[in-house]
Amino acid sequence: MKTIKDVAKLAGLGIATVSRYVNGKDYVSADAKKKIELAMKQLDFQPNAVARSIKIKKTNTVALVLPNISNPFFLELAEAVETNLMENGYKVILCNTHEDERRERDYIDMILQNRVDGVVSATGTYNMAQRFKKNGVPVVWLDRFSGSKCNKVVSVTTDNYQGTVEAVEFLIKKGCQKLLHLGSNLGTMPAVVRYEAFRNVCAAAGIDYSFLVYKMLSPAEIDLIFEQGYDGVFAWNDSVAIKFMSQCLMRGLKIPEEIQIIGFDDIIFARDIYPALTTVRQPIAQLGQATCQILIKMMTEGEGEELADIVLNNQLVIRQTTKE
Amino acid sequence: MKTIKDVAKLAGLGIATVSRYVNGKDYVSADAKKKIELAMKQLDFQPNAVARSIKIKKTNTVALVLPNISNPFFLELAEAVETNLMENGYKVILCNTHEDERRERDYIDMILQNRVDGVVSATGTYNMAQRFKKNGVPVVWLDRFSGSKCNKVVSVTTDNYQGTVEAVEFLIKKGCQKLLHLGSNLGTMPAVVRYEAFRNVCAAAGIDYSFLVYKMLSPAEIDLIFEQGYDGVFAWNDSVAIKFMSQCLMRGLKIPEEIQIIGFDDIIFARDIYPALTTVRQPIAQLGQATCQILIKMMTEGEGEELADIVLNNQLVIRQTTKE
DNA sequence: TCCTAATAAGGAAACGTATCCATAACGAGG
DNA sequence: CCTCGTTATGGATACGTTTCCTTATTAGGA
Repeated sequence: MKTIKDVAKLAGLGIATVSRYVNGKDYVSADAKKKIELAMKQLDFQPNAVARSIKIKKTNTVALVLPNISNPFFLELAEAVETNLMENGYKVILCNTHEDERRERDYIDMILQNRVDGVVSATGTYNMAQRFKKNGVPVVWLDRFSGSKCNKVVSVTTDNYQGTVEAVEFLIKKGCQKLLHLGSNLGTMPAVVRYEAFRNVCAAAGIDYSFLVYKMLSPAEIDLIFEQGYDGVFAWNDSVAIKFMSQCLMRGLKIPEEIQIIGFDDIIFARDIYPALTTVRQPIAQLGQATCQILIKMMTEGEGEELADIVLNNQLVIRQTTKE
Repeated sequence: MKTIKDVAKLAGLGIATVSRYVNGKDYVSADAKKKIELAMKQLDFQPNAVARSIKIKKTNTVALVLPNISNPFFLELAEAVETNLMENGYKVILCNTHEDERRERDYIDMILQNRVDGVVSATGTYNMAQRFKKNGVPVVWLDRFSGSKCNKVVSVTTDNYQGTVEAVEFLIKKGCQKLLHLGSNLGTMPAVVRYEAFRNVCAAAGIDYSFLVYKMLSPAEIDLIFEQGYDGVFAWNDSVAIKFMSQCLMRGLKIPEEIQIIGFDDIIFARDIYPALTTVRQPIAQLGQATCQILIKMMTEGEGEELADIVLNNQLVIRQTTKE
């Protein structure tokens, strides 16, 4: 590929002048401008961002670390973040850890070696944050976090507790007597908080409740669940809710007459299936926007020591899996 | 961050020696190795990949261009590609064009400027391929393409025609008399081929059929569809199939007794909803693997002129939205 | 003892850019 | 006529690596 030198030679000018033109600063005469534009077009010149980065010590790159993108929620989050970042001139490199420790370590090294300007992580791993901080790389934790105040990392999350309370109270208000929480076996923040909120609300209302990790259950085990006669289910995310829903329907259970279900996230399919899923909507677009805004600030103005914890509100979206 | 110079100084050696150690080539004495390892650990040294790239003229980066990741199919594809690439030491930068031309142009420039080693594109835009080829950047088109032979770009796709034929013939075999194809308004290759195959099969069987772009329809327009009394639907992808399914269920139509539905892709939710969707499965993992394999070959061995068109087979997965 | 090959290490150039600094032309103001 | 600020340009250096080339040491074979 062509370099700035080729352009300079063809335009009959020095490389410094061409560089100034490309960056649009300092003096360049109208005459020189024309010559350079022509030469650039003739050579299909593209300034080498790699060389530029090494000089200005800025790569205009951020790493987006996700635990697994097979969850549509993270996908939508990724999309929101990528769009925002791109519009601000940053490129994003995708790091999908698959919830795997070795992979995560590899990614951390890779990210450090590539001198990204910042990191958005939805994994909430303590070691990772430490490692980046130590090397002066701004990090913001998205959606998952394990208590930012003590770890000193900026975070953007939603109010999982409040969202869950709304959902569970709604189930109770709609007459549920025996509640089931379909949770996650991962000790990540949002899952833990949602379980805690679920438990507290149930206990306060004196409602019978259970907790279950709904993942890789055998048909026999699933049968067992249905023998319990739950009339209300709060799932820790929509994917799980949808899976459970189809088990209900398959067994001929009427939703919401016999069993009511609420999910979490409001992924696209929550609206598109039948019956449409009542769920706690996380404001994905705002999550993405807030994350990028704060990260960009950290990358350009330097990391202010004033740590922010942005917490957005969730909203219960009532559809057809709960009674009117 | 620390540089190789810092390491050299601390270890009491020259930078050339450190560089050789880091790259693991040429002679480095056991004594020197120890000193360097110690110094590296003390400084938490991470070799600067940017500086390295500019010297060796290789970034170990590939751009993954997607039209929109809100379609779960592309997401799963992205995941497969990213995983494969990562395991081979490449990082991927995510380019989500949102099917938007301006954005696509911006991305092309960005990709060129960042001197990526290769591009995987699922947009199948002619101009883009030309632009990359002209600059000597290997490209492989994934899933979407518009006739690779004439455009001279390597492609990895599935046999959309065969997959569709299987699906439509299955519907007819199961007794459908009046078929509807829910298609795409985008003139992209897979959509076009699927429609063509649908038409041909229907025509050959002498079956009544219609075509419809199912997107942003008003409730009144949807009502109109149902007045037509279709008893079989072939949707160009699973998302559309699922949306249509819930319209059927909402109207009390029995699936598959009164109306049978087949989708395309076999996204995760096809299996998780009720009734589970009969669909044409695209072998996503193999798509990703084949794509990476061929791209890596192009990146390392140079672009052989022997253009490949890899076409994988689709498989009809029979579930509950078609009759037994 | 001398020559050669293998091992080891460092100096210096180069990758493509941004930027500091020097230089120059030129009008304006004294 | 001199000085000065503005506009315009290019040479040289630096960013952090890799790698070529040179030099030094050592061991082994003749």
